Amino acid sequence: MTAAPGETIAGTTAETLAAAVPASNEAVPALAAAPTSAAIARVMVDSPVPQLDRLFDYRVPEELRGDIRLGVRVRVPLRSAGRVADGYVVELVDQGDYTGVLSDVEGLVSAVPVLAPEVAILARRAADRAAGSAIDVVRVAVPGRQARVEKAWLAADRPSPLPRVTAPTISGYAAGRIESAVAEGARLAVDAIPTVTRVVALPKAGPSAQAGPDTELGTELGREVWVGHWAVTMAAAAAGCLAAGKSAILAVPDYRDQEQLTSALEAILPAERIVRLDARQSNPDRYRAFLRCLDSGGDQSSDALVIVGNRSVVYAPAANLGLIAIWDDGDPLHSEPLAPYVHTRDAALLRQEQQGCALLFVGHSRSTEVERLVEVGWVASVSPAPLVLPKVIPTVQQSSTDRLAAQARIPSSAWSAARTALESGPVLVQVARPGYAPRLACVDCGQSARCLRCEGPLAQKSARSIPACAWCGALAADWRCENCEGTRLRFVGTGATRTAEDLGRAFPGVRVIIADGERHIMSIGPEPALVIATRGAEPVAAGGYRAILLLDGERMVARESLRVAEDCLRWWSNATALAARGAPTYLVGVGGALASALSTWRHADFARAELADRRRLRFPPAIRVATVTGTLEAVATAVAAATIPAGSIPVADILGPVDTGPGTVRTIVRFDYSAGAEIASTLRAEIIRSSTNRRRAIAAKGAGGAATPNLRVRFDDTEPFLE
DNA sequence: AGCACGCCGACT
DNA sequence: GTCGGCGTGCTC
Repeated sequence: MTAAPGETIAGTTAETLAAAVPASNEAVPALAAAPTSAAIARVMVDSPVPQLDRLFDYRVPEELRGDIRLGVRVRVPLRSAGRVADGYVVELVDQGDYTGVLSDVEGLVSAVPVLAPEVAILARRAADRAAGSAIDVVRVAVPGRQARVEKAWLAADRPSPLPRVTAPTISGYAAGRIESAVAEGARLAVDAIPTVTRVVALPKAGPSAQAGPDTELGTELGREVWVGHWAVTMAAAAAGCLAAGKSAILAVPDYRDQEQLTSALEAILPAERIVRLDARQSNPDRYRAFLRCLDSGGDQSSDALVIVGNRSVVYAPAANLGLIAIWDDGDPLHSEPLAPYVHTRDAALLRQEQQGCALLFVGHSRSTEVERLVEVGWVASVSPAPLVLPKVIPTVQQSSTDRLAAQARIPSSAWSAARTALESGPVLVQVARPGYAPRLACVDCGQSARCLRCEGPLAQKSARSIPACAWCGALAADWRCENCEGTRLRFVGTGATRTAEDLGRAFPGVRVIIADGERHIMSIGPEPALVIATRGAEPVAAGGYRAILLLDGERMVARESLRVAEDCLRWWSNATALAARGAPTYLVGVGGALASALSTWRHADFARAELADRRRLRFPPAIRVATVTGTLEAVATAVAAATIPAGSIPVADILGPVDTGPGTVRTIVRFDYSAGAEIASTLRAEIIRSSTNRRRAIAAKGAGGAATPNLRVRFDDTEPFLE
């Protein structure tokens, strides 16, 4: 089965825009580009106002002809608004289609062409799909200018070709399967191999920066690091891409994944070939890295780079792009919190189509979104060959005979496995929550304790600390129960710190390590230790953990979200993959489909069943949704406009409206993927229309202060769907 | 956003 | 007679 990409995936067509700019993968050398002789610059204006989300034509004055290139930042007048705005030159033409009198480009902000043509197209398409502004996407894509960094970059000479790249073979899959997919620009969902691997990350490249992962040379000069096998797979795929002269973009959800991936890359690639581009960098570092990416845009295939970073890295400039690979696309960190909320996965799908590069979704578990793409035939599924199955043992909670085991909520079978494993190496215990006691309650009446100031829940960070509010941080020193006037508190639930304390007592003499959101521990050695980690914060152990205990499963499953099952399986799978070969993982207190999905390691089957459920309920991602919020009137008009189909088949249904505040409502529109483009453009038109009327609404609401638009639209947000 | 254009009440 | 109220519309 083949899906029509425009309808099934992107929901937009970019033909009109694509025709106006250089074709995809055509060389757009950063500095080699000839300055324009063109008379007219078409500019994307940097303004949050939706009605300015289109190109404006400006005359290029003679004195700027030598500087204005495609992608440079300029200052342009908006005369009717009586001000100058920043913008990007997106097209250069001799003849514009605007018939009125043109203003002049007022000045050049910088000579660096920061908005690569392929990124401008991508921003437009991504914005169209999300009923948002292209400039909002560009703000995510292009880091802020740093004048000093830019000056250094412009002054630097970049003559010598980068060191050569030799790609290692990708092991653990059918021979050549992933390599050929990368070469052909195919789209794959790759089941990662659930083990850890040792790599030798080379230090800053010497003249002979070319060594395999296990060479003696590497061992002597390099740093030995254990990483998830997925990182080695992704790095090897990227190296293959580079060897073929094309750049690769690798997107990971967070810094700990990035650390592993970088180590895997450093083991097989010269340092000059690797660019890190992520949100944790300082502004100058980030801009410096971004400018390095621009250097890879030349027609010199020897300039190809691998660009590693978090979600916004999918927009990195890379004209000769051969691969986008996304690790763990189900992680919520891949979801962009800034308008128009374009998910990394969706941006990558659009970019893959646009530039014809390969696209890999690599993960231990499978998101329902990727499963849908597999089912419609847009993405092919690849599993390890031979299969690698971790040893997972689900244990329904049972009262342990051992008092200490019971205290630590651990069934006896898991308890004795942990005891044995601790003789030879580290044991991982995954818990749901950080701190000591995540909640507190009144001893006398049992009601959960609330902050006297803000009504937030009270929690305790360590055994001896004073209880404090989880929301406002206020110490609850003089707490008194609102219900019964009681003054004594008791613990409810167990956090990582308390689990660590309990286990430390049970295994005297064993080193206990806590890893959570505050205590960042990336990796640990092979020595025996009890590692208590909150989900997602598990360090990688050298050689893998000798046993893994997944506690608090019941609590995790109880979370209210459409994605609970998917999320739990993802958390557990990612931890399970840190086990040594053959080492047991105990899933405590959870049975049923989730437990069997983890123990059989049949993630595709689980995702298929999950997606089938969503299809039955018409929940995302089986269908798409648009959350429309704003004033009653604006929402009603917009929803009506969006759901009257131009054709005759009703493709959308409506949930709501529900009140979300004084005079504001929320309505959810559900529709098939095939209706996405039309609904997005209709809603976009409504946003623009209502934006011109906004003063009326604000005046009606009185001096509210915050300038809330009276219509907001967000696509594919699953938050409102609770089961 | 910000500014100009435009059509109705109390002022020198 | 007109100064200015802010509703409406536009920004190349």
